[in-house]
Amino acid sequence: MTLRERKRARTRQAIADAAAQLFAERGYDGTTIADIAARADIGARTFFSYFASKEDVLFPEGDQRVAAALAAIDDRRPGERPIDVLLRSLRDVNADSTEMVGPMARVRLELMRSTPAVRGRALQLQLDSLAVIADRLHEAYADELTPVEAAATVGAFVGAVSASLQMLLAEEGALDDPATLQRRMLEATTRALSPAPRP
Amino acid sequence: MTLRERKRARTRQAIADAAAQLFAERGYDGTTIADIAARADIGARTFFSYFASKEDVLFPEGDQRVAAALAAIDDRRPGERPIDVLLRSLRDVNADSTEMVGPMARVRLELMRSTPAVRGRALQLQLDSLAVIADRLHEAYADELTPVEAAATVGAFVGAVSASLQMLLAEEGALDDPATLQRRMLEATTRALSPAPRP
DNA sequence: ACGATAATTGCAATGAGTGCAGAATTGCAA
DNA sequence: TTGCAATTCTGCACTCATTGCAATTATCGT
Repeated sequence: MTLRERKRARTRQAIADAAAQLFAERGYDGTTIADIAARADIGARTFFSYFASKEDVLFPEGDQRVAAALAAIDDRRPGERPIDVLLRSLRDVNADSTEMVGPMARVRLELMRSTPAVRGRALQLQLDSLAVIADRLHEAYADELTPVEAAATVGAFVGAVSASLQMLLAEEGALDDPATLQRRMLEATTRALSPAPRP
Repeated sequence: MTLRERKRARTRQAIADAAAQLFAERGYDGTTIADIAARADIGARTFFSYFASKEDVLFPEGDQRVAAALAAIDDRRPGERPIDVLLRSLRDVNADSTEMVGPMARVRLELMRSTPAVRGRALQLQLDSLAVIADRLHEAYADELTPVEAAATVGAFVGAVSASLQMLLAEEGALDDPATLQRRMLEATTRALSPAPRP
């Protein structure tokens, strides 16, 4: 890795850290790009050569759940239903998750609850991920699922995950016990997607 | 209805119409609030006493699918599973839908595809609707579903609907045949949410 | 017709985001 | 090491959404 790349990565991290601190201190709306740039010790204009928007600074890394879903699809077992593959990926990622740990993640979850702009951006990213996963699912189950059905399946999965997460996060102090949070999310999601058969 | 109210409704409609025209002509980003206000013949400042933001002008009416879902929950039959209640609401609303008709709706769907800001806002509204429906579903099935499970169920439903819709809308000329579009969406959604039982 | 209430509007200000041009840095080859 | 090319950084000026404020105007209820 060249000096240029190292430096760039360091600056990117510095901006993300500065933003996380400031958002925690003064809230999202109470923090300006100028504030972030000042604390990261860069020109305000430079911020936009690292992140396209103020919301984006909250999502500096790709979503590891996407990677987990893709991996789960590739590792599918014979006869395993599409929806079960996706549910398995959720168990896998929960096992060693850093998704909800770290100061940035904490602030992000809090802001998703409180700030519409952040929630909107998160949903947007989610939708983009969804398309990627649906593509892969359709390839894997080309005989059984049309592209639209693959999208619907992934949509159901992602929708169930985020809706239950939303609900759980609305509870006060939910962030204090990430393990329980994830377990409850997994249970609700599984149950919603594997309903009891019709009587 | 008083003169005041009538006038207000008329102005609101004028703004929405002006916006729909302009968005169609020049695109979303190419249209400013000032443009809209000018065509609707109001002061630019006044726009914001009718709509909170530029995105909101695209969603002037409430989502009738929400109403349909609530009605379906209230009309549930004994033994009907929660997910089937929601699927039934989809069939009901498709029967007499005006959701995808009219110039505004057409423009809205096109902009949802092309403009991130609009898509984000649509998702945001969807999430809000989701909470309302989940509440009602939990009340109706208080014995069987926890609030989190109700949210997960509705999330799966809404996610499947919008993901399949997204995929269908990506096809060129999809908007030319709303009836087929809705039928295909219903089929994919139903299949995603009622998977074949495990072998 | 008259004071109370609500709506409209212009003005000024804040803050996000963008294009541009010049200065500073880094990479690479002679 | 030196010098040129590619890449980054930064300030400046500009557009636009959005908001607070205060003056003005329209509508309401009596």
